[in-house]
Formats: sequence, C-alpha cells, structure tokens
Amino acid sequence: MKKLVVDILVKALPEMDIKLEKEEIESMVEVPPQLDMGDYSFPCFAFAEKLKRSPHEIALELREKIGNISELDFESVDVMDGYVNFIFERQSMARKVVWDAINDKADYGSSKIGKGKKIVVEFSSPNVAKPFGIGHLRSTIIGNSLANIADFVGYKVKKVNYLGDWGSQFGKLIAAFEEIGDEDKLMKDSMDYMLKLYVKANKYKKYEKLGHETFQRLENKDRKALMMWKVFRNLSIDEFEKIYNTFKIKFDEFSGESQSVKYTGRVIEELKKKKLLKKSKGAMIVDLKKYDLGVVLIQKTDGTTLYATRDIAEAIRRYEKYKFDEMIYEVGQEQNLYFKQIFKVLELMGYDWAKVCQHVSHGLYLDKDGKKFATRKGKTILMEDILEKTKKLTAKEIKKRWPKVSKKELQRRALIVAIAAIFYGDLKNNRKKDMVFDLKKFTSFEGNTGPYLLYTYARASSILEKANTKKGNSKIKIDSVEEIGDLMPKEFELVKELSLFLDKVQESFNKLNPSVVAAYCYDVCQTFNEFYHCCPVIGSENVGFRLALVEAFRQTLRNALRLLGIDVLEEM
RNA sequence: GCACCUGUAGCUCAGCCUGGAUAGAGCGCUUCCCUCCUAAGGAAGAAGUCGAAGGUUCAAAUCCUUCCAGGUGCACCA
Repeated sequence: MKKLVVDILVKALPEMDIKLEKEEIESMVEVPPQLDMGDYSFPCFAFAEKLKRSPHEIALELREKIGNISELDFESVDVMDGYVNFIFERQSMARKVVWDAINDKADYGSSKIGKGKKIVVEFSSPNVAKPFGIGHLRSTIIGNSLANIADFVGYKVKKVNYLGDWGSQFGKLIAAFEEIGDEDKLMKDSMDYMLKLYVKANKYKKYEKLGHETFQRLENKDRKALMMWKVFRNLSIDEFEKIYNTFKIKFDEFSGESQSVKYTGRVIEELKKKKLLKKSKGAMIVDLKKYDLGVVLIQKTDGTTLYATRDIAEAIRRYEKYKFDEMIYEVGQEQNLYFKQIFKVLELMGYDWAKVCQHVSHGLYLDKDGKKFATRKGKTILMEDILEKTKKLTAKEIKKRWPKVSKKELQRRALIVAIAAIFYGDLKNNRKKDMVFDLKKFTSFEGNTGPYLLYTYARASSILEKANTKKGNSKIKIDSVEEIGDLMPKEFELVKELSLFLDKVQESFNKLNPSVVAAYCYDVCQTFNEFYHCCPVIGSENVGFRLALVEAFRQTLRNALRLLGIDVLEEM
C-alpha cells in the first residue's frame, strides 16, 4: 500500500520543483501515530527552507497537485500541520489486503529486493568437544532469523556454521586422550566424556606442554592426531545436529576453522608478498595502528596459526566458493574490534569484497540480577537442560487448560511453545543490547511473550474451525471478500496492521534486526485480540468478510513467526 | 590508560540509524467485562527531570560536545 503513495508523490513532487529520488521519498513516507490521521503521511518540513514558505503552505500546494493527478482509491488526502495525510478508501483497502494475504499464502510479505544476490550468513558456531551451551544460543536464534528474513526478501542465502574445531585446545584434548582416554566411554556418552576430558586437559600443567606439541602435530597433518581430532569433531556434530533438528534449523555447510587451515599458508604468503606482515617479539603480525585498530597476530612464535589467520583464510575460501554479494557474521559484540581488524586486513590484501562483509553483533545474556551468566559456578549452562526446563514450564500451563490431551500431543505442544518462548524472548529485544534471560518471563502465558502469540493464533484458528464444522464447508470462500459491509473501526485497524507486514520485513532486513518483525508479531496479535473482543465473527452479518479477515491474520502471523523460526499450533 | 557499546515508568524492554503530530508496551499495582468464536483475552486508571549539563534546530529521547554510571575489548586463547 505504501507503494501507491510513493508512486503518487513521485509524480506530484516534480510539479512543486522538488527533486527527490524514489528511494528518498520512500524513506520519508511514514505511518502517522494515530489511525485517524491517515494511513500514510508525507512531512513537508524539509522543503520549507528551500522554497522559503511554511511547511503548511507547501503541504497545501502538494495536496492540490496530488488532486490533479489522483485516480486512486483514496478516501481523502488531507493536510495537517505540515503533513500531507493519505487515507485510503476503507473497503477497497480491506479487500486488497485480505485478498493478497489469503492468495499469496506463504509468500505474503515477501519481496524481491535481493533478487539475484547471494548472502552468506555465519551463525551459531559452537565449539567442538564442548556441549552446546547457552553461550551459542543467541547467535543461533538471531542468525537463523536473519537468514530467514534475507531469504524472504529475495536473497539466495547460504547458512554457514563455523565450528570452533581447531586450535591449541585440541592439542591438549588429544594429548589427554592419548594418555588417559577410554574409547568405550567416548563412544557411549561422548559429549559428557569429552567435557570431562577437556576439564582434565585444562587442569593439569603437563598437558599444556604436551598439548602444544600435539597441536603442532595437528598442524603438520600427523595422521594419528588428525584421526583422533576427526572422531571428536564428528561426535560433536552429531550432538549439535540433535539440537538443530529440534529447533528445525538447517545449515548449508558445517565449516570450521579446520576447513580454512589449508588456506592459511597461502594467506601468510600473500601477506608477506604485499609487505603487510611484520615480525614482532618473535611472532608475525599485521600492524593496524595507523587505522586505530591495534595489531593482529597472524602466526605465533612456534609457527602455528591463530584464530585470526584462519578467519581470514576462511573468508577467502568462502568468497571463492560462493562469490557472495554480502556476508554477515552473527557473533557476539565482544568481538567488535576483532572483526574490524579482520575486514581491514582483507581490504589491505586487496579483496574489495571485504567491504560487503559485516559483523552483526549481539549483546550478552544476563541473569535476573543483571549479571553476566554465560557460565555459573564455573559450569556451562547446557542447551539440553534449558530446553527441558522450558518444556516442563510450558507443559504445566498447557495441561492446566487441556487436561485431556494425550501425553505425546502434550509433549509436541510443549516443545513448540517452549521454542516460541525462548526464541521470541530473545528476538523481541534489540539484538545489540544485553538482555535478561529469564525463563519464567519468557514462558509466561500472559503479556508480551511467545506463548501469547501462539495463543492468539490458536484463538483465530478456533474461529475457523467452529465456522467450518457448523456450516460444513471446509474452505473460506474468498469471493465473500467482495461483499464487504461497513467496516467497524477494529476491523479496519486489523486490515491496516496486516498491510504493514511487507514494510516491516524490509525494515527488519535493512536494520539486520529481527526485533522489528518480532515487534510486528506482537502488534498484529494485540490488534487481533481487540478485534476478537468487539467483533464476533460467527453469526455476524459480515461473517464472510470477517472469516476472510481472520484467515488473512493467521496467514500473516504464521509468515511472521516463521521468519523468527517459530512454529504455530492450531490448538493450544 | 585507550577504544567501542549501553543508560527511557518500581522491574523487563520498544522508539534513537533517517529529529517532527499527545514518549509506547508487558510485568507488578487499583478497578471493570465471560448466558458471547480459547478470560492464556479485552477496557480503564495510577506510575516518566527519556543518566546529567551544555550546544545545533522552527522542532531533540533521537544529532554534536563534555561529564557521570555500568558493560565489553585491547599480542601468541577462541
């Protein structure tokens, strides 16, 4: 709908001697704070100086010019305090929006702004041989949502999980295993056993030196060490996959630091050739002090590589593999400086695609007392435990309301609600900021929570269910959209809200912030509940349109939630 | 020490990029609404020096400067 307004302005503004690009106009058109002010508005303050007239006068004249060329479904175009306010004809807007939502189905709200472009999204990236902890949850949730949104706006998306599967800690781990390892235990209870081994490897001093040597063996492709490493890696991936399957998250590639090792030699050669590499204190560095970015360590004194070396190599590998148009790294904000360094080094190496690489950062999870809580009592908080705990909480609530559901069905619903609770609990926040991770609040069935959204969806589904069984027809007749009576204010508010979905998705992508879509989910649910409260569907005179409106709402919410990685329930 | 991020209602957070029409939600608190499609909902109320002070502007929570408070990062970990 916004497009219609923009198109008119594109025609009208030149008549006023105002020259603006279409994109500029698009970004100026806004949604007024009050519904009765209009559906969209165009502020004229910015032109006052140039035209040497008051914003109000300019708005009035613009209004006239629009009148001359208007042939569209507007109820009115008004001027108010320097704004030109556009009000669509209610029925025709309702018809179009509801019709679009029902017909476009899973595509409602999608666009093609990224058509022909490829984006690589790196996210989640847990460490091999360690359990999937809460520390990687934020990246997983946000990265997945960003990938979904990018796909929805037309990009070709490649999702990469960059495992922490290389580095000196594997030296220690393998060294410890070679000395005290128990193969049976490893195979039986791998994650648990690997963690124990990991703790031991870090506890005893002897593994520090031994680990050093073993890591050098790894870097030199020692067969035995490499074999052990591979076992650890595969066992870990199997374990991670279980969690991703539960979350219904799929990756295009399990990469990892190990994948880039074969490129690190080349990186070092190239850096040398371009005279970027410098010897310092026995190690090799790239000096970025003149860019205020400190120095980057590329090669340790013992000749082995570092995280940075491998990340640079990996970026090159990915570009050669995917030829991406954009690449985003969904990684915590504590690595802000680090990513600036990496991108700078790539730029200095002459890769002009370095400028399309972006670090999309997120803040920390805090506990209820506002303290950092990635670890507590020195122990990692396991994803498995969080999920179990959340499921228990949601199952309890569901059982209160549905004492008769089967155990299996209860588990199914509890899981979907639990994921909604956790994902929405995270995504409703601006990703850049630290946030309190409070399962009690996330799982509450009241207020601004994931369960509230699913409840609203289920309520809507229930209406259709009832309507269908009563009348015996299995489908809403879209034709009924043609006969729309006078719209109640709440009906129109819902129509209006549904019409904003496309704008919100695009905004969310532009900001690379899923919270825009999350906030939209909440808004549209609130509006639906208001409608639900005051506009009975079944038995009303306007039942045809209202059923269609409910279906349009369900479709829109389903699409929006899908972008957040959240499933819906028909009954809850 | 330097750099980056954050500070909005008792609590948890939107809004800040791109200044604009009465600063919004949820929880909690005080009321009201189930003979009515899931009350897990809806309506109303109380609650704010938008960290502080300056500046820019017709207009500042939003932009700039300084200060205060908290967090994070700054060489052989990832």
